[in-house]
Amino acid sequence: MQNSIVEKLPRYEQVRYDLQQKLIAQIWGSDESIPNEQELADEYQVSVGTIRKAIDLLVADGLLVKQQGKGTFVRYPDFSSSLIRFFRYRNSTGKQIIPEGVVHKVTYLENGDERINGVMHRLIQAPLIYIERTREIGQKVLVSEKIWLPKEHFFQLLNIPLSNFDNLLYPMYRRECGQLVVSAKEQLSFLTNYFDTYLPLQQTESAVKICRFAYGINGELLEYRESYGRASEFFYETFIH
Amino acid sequence: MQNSIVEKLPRYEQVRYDLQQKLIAQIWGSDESIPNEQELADEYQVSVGTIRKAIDLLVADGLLVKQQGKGTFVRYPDFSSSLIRFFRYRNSTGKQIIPEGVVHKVTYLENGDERINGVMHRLIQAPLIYIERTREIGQKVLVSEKIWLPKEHFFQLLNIPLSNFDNLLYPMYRRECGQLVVSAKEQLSFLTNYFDTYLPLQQTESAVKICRFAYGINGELLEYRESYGRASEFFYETFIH
DNA sequence: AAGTGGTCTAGACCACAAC
DNA sequence: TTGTGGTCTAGACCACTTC
Repeated sequence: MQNSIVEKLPRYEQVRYDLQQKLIAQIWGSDESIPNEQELADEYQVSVGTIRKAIDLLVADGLLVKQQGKGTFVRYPDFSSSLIRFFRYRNSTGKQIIPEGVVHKVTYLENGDERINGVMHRLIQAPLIYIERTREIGQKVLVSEKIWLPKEHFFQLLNIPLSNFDNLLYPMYRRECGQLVVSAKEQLSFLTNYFDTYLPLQQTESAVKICRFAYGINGELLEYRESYGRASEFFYETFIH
Repeated sequence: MQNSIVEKLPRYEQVRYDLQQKLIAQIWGSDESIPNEQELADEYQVSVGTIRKAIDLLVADGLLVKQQGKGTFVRYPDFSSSLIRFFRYRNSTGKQIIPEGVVHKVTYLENGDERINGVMHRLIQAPLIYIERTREIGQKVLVSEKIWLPKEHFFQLLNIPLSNFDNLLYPMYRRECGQLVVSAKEQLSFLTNYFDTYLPLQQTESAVKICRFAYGINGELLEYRESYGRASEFFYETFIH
């Protein structure tokens, strides 16, 4: 709270910021209730209304959920609206299947990558970690992913054996590296003549390319990811407003 | 306010609903200031805080904007995030060009259309208005659109000559039919072998199909629209969270 | 100086959940 | 019954805009 950065901000923004820091530091576990509004009001020496406003902001951010009569709970974002979840796959009974994430390669690019550091707005030679990953159903590759991470935030991943990588990466980022992804930008385009080691396409087959920029709680870019899949298998739904 | 539908709702929801109705009825013009918070509090016989909460909801909905020191203003949604605005077209200098909407046909389907009434969850034979429209740059067709509207809400359009249709349809819906579109759902998929009278594609060319369901302020379905464009010209960007 | 929205308080009472 | 968040009030003072 005594941070000079936040000194001129409204009290509810200061409270919000402090609660946010505690959420990153995992003071409270997932799906665990945080202190009630009166306790927080006493702790921060503000009125309950001010606490409510701070909490409402974090709820709007998807970091907290409120349940009347029970309490306010931690809820880390799940990216359920991510485009890459929209590749349609169903089993023989018509049910949607959730693909398995498989990490094939994790390497350290000491001198970075010019193109990638460019799109990430970093210094050309800034070191990167590079990951190749697929999403599969059975043995069939649904999506091929190339992932680049700033080495300074994710060096811990280099010591983890491939077989120990989780199905989902974002919870791993948080657990192993203390990096919490809370928002992202995704760009979708359509490619012809795409070749990928992991994703065999017919000569005439088209691909969907999704570029994702994933951001941390303070808006810093944590990850750049390119995902490729079959255009014919893609179906995307979005809500405007 | 004395509407039975809203009797059990919180005061701020009742106020919100009433203000919403006034916005639809165009009590205040676009970009005109609505009464200040104290005046509204007096009018509705609630405290200023309750008025603020109602207004904040309408701001979150994109129907109002607040400006400190000036007032609160009407701001009808503009659908700037619509997928179909993401067909990439640039002129020779690299600037993005805004396509022109051209209405080619407006017809009355007295007995509806089985497939369309199905996806719109209406009775199979419910009457529809059908519109064919393109979005063009110069003489080049960028997007071909098929639009279906419930006849009961849009019959006024049948009396308007094609040449009098505006570049944008939603402001027309509001002006001519009193129907305000505030939200939408869009579904994107890729097609091969698509044929369209207005959009000539090469034999091997792929198309993007966007199905839009547009909703009114009370959540009722006002429009179903299918838009088709060239896959190679499509670029979509979205923000998650 | 006057008017607007922005922040903040210190309470009251209600509705829901758990024991 | 107790504790939680949900609603609502009636003010105070601040910050920005306009005149």
